[in-house]
Amino acid sequence: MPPRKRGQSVGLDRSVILDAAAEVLAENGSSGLSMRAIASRLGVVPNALYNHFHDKTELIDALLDHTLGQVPTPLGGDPRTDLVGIMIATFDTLAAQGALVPLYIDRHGSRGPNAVALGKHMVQSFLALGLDETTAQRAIYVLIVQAIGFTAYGVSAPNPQANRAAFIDSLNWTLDGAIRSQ
Amino acid sequence: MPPRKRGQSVGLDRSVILDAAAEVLAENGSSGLSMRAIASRLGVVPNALYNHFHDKTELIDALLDHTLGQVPTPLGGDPRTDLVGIMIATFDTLAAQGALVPLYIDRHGSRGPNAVALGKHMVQSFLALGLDETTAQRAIYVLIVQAIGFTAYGVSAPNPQANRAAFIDSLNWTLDGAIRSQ
DNA sequence: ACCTGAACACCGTTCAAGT
DNA sequence: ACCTGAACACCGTTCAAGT
Repeated sequence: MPPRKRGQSVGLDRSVILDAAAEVLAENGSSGLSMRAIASRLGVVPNALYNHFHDKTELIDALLDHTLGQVPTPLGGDPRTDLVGIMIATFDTLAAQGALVPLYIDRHGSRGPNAVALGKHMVQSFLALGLDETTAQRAIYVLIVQAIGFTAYGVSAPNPQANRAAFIDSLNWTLDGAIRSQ
Repeated sequence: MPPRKRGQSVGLDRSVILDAAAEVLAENGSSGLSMRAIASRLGVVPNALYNHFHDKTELIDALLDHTLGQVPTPLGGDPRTDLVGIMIATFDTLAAQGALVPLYIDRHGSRGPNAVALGKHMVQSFLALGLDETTAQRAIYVLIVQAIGFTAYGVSAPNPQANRAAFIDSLNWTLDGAIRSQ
């Protein structure tokens, strides 16, 4: 295909760029996720991306939150079952993105709207379980760090199955502890 | 100072390089920790480092294990107190290295001798607590991922104190859960 | 507003010397 | 064995155009 002329619009937007980034990440891993590789996959010059993201960190943050948007939130069953369901779904969704989480951690990621929404859902479940607000916030923080920690560590884990099983143990122990602490 | 002549020995070794790396990391953060910056601090050309480390990943792994070597291991008090002490000391030691852990995670770090030694100490404590070997291994894995997860997350946490407190909650809940599961 | 061209200031790593 | 010189193939990001 012939190179575009200057100024010719190409229909780039955040969503298209994020999809391309996910593909590059899946194919080439975190070290291969460069702005240049994403641009190249879109048939575009690297600096074109900067019209849609301020820098690479913002792109990675957006990609993580975009991923979090795919986590299904169970609606209103038993609160504890809901919490377990949300956390396992979060783990599996992040784990499917491979090296994204380590990259996110290294780039000082901030939480996006989907992360916030997930957090709100969890507060409700904890309140229904009888926790006060501050204890609920603490428990949620612990659960989030664990989910991120296990997915990040799982990328290089020799046995992904064992890593997932360890996460589920950790999850249940945390729920028991948080509930018992009230 | 005048530049060295070719072949002139300069007394570089792994330990000296690791110290320089820690300084660069402390001053410039993870994005500033380049092979070139480490070499520059040592007054040496970048490729000189490759006589002592195969690549940057190996250097980072060595730096993490070197850091782990500074964790004091309490000798033979109450097993649970020992475990809590080891984990908190590990957290504090890693947290003092700032952005090292996120970098370690992103680079697919492998465990070094000091990590292994710490693990062995923990197995003894768990066995003394009445756990069988496989449950002990699982619990240790969970504790390690948590320590790494909280330190990595803590680098960018808005409130480091709260992050540390959350880690200690997580630690106690995990110990309760692991012991109770037997 | 959104893209290209061109450049700047970096990277990690390799390889052929030199001593 | 351990270092330098020089190079290769990359990076993220900026800035001045063009439309």
